[in-house]
Amino acid sequence: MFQAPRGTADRLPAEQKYWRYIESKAVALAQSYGFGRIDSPVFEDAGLFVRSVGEGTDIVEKEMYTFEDRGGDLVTLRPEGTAPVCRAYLEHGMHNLPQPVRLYYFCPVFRYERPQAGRFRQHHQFGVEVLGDANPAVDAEVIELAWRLMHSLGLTGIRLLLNSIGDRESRPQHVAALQAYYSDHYASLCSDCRNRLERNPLRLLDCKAETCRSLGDAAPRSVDYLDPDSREHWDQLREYLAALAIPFQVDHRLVRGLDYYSRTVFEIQPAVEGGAQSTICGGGRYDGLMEQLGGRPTPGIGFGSGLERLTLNLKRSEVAVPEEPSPQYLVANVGEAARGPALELASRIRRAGAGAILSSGARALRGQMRQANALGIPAVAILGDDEISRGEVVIRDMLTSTQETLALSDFLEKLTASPE
RNA sequence: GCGAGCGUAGCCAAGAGGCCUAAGGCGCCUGUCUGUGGCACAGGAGAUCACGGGUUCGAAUCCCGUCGCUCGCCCCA
Repeated sequence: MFQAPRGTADRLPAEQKYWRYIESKAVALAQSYGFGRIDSPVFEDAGLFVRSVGEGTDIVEKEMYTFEDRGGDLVTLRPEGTAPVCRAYLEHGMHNLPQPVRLYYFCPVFRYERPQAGRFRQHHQFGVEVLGDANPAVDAEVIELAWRLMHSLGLTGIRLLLNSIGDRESRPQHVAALQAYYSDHYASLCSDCRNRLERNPLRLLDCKAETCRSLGDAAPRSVDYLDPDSREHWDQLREYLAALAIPFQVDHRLVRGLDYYSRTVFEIQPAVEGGAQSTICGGGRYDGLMEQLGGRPTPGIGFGSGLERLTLNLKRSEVAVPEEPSPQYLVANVGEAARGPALELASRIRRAGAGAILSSGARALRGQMRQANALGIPAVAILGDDEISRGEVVIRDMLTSTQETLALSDFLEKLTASPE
């Protein structure tokens, strides 16, 4: 037997209501901020991601699905959402549109990872990007959108973590300061951190080991290395967020794994954490990215949010999610002769706008009623030889257990008059 | 990529070397109820016990490998 590839999953009908729910909330919210939808290809030139995400990052080093196609082009299954949007901005000359350009997307994302709860090889993201405006008010707007999305979904008790990691000039200074600081405390570092010290010093801030943690509290902070403009940006952003009454926690340990981030970075996490994969939304500013991709300097900021993780949290916090709409009628039919008329009646009900399931007439009426009950269908239309010969139909209300016999024409007229 | 746990029908699950041609529950189908659901009762279908190899007279049960899931590391949504 075949099974779905590791780290991928089928999304069965029972799961769909969560996705529709998230999509409808996200779309409504994004539209209210003036965002337009963009869909980009599932695969891109491999160079796009190497250039944007960064050569030394885990994503590029060991997680990309990259392959040569039959024509010899090196292509990569999209490992994140921002770079393709920036590519599209440049390719279509969107700098000629009124700035900033606001785009949102839903897309599958591919990373060759070891699957776990909340972590897959194919997952799906909702994301937004604002391109062409460096003002911290835009940061505040984007963060507000993310924050409100979580709340409109019914996810409460979440926390917003915020940091500023400076720009390409200030970051190396911060890293150097970190290395100096941790070198002084080398003896009390855990073995992992001793290794990280050279390779990825920012990661030491994240270490869960007790001693490293307390060291992290006093470690050099990126916000103390900001250039004056970034400093100003940082101060204003916090003011704006306060004015919007969005509670945030400054987290000096928050560093993100994609190279293109500058200045603002943020994450949203559920308060009750289940496992390590708890971030449900992450993003930040990337003012240098467009240049990296060969465009003129264009600031940008955005976030991505994982639909699988959002769904996981909706279930964990038992949010009531609306059911998918189901048909109003089941058309039961008794006897071979009723099959044709039943097929026709079901079709007419649908054209009247109500939705109908044609029951399997191979079953006894009893079985067809059971089917209606099991499917939660509120009304059954019953057609048998008697009804057909008289041009009638029995309509049974499954909720009140009452039924009436109507002329077929009257029933259809009523339907059209009051479509659900 | 590294470390750990787990894997019995669609789902939950008993079982710990022969009593397993694998219990029970949910769900599905049928009947009791000749054209009327939910409840109850009865019956039925559905499992090469994840896959492959090994040990043994004998393996769902022990060993090894593979695959998958879960947890931690790493990283991220």
